[in-house]
Amino acid sequence: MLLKKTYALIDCNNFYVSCERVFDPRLENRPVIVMSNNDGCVVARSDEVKALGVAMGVPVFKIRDLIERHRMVLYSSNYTLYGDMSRRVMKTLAGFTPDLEIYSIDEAFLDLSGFGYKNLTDYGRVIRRTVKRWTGIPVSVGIAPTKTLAKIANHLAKKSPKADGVLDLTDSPYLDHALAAVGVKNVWGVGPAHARRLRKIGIENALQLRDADDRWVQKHMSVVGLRTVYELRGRPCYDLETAPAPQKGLACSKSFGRPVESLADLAEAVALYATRAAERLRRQKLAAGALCVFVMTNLFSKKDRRYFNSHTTELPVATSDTAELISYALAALEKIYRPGHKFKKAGVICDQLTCRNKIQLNLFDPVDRPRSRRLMQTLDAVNALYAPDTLRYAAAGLDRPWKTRFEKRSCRYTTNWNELPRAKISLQPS
DNA sequence: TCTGGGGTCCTAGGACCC
DNA sequence: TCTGGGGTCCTAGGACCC
Repeated sequence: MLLKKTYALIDCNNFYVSCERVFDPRLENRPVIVMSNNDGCVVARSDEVKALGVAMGVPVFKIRDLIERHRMVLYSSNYTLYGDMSRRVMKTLAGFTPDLEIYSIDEAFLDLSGFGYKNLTDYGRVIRRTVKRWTGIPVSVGIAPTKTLAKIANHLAKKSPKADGVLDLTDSPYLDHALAAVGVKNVWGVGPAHARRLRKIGIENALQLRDADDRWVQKHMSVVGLRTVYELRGRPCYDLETAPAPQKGLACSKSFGRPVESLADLAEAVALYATRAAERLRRQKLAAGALCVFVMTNLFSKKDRRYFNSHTTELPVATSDTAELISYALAALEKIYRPGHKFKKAGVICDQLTCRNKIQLNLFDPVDRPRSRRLMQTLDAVNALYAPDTLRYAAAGLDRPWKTRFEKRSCRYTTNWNELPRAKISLQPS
């Protein structure tokens, strides 16, 4: 007899907005938006903004009127801050159980199987209260016998005022009722394409999906869809992944602040992205066996000609050396560059990642590997000691007129001594 | 004027081999 | 007249996640 499983999903509410609010309490109860890179899209919304009908991912320029009318507060994304706040939240959660899976920047699964708690809802409340007190971030807690059901419990915990942020669906007499209240597109694993297809055959909510025909699901949604259905029935298909699987690819790409036409500007951008990719490879002790470079024009533009192209280079020896990756990247760029286009985005993708210590050497390798490694270690050490980019390759440019916009970024309150928050205290007689 | 970035997995179909 | 069958590997594309 298998022991019954119990999973909790802890999800930070409006995470990026909540991070901004921790350091500026005046934002409480006000409509707040955090924008994507380049200040392009809406990626986080406060409840006030959601109530006004602003959807996730809409372009900011399309809701300018709404923003002004409701005096919404806008922020550029500040990933340094969000990353550090995430670490604090996860560290707090780790205090509750060693069986923790950090699922994303703002979500974690906890395995509560066999904890023997009589009242899991109370335990959820303790978690919620502790995270709020220690980090300032509000979270919701969903508890259930599978991860997919825990996701649903969490979704409802956020929406229902009665739940007050915590919902336990294990052995719940209201389970069917709860599933019927969740639209099929809100089920974990069902995206827009499958939701459309399901709706066509009359499946609108999670309850109907749970009771769907297995063969139909397998045929149209593959085994992945079938697992989702099993999980809705309470049969776990996904266990906690406490040790993350080794990464397979690593991408570095960004839209430009303004269109780029010359090969010289494009080359600077590609060299910079190759630099960033190399830094991330080294930080994770990885090396890339292949390198792909792509460029593209604005795919939304109706008046300009569209162009997309990419080129992949198989590297003779897997590497994380910045200079080497830059030189391959620039050679690839020359192959795919076409003059006369307004480029909007470029990127570098590293593939066939291997652990740095398991690199297959090549007899005819022209590079002095030990020397390259020492050089990169020195470069990283200098940049860590002083500031990022203190030492850098000239190919990546200095002015970078094409660089991504971040016009409304808040301070890096928790990771930079020069940007610590200031508090003013006035003592008044009581 | 203005539309993000970084990942994973599965499947079908072609290439290739014997 | 009549032109195999079955296995493996790789890749592109499509779906999903945050």
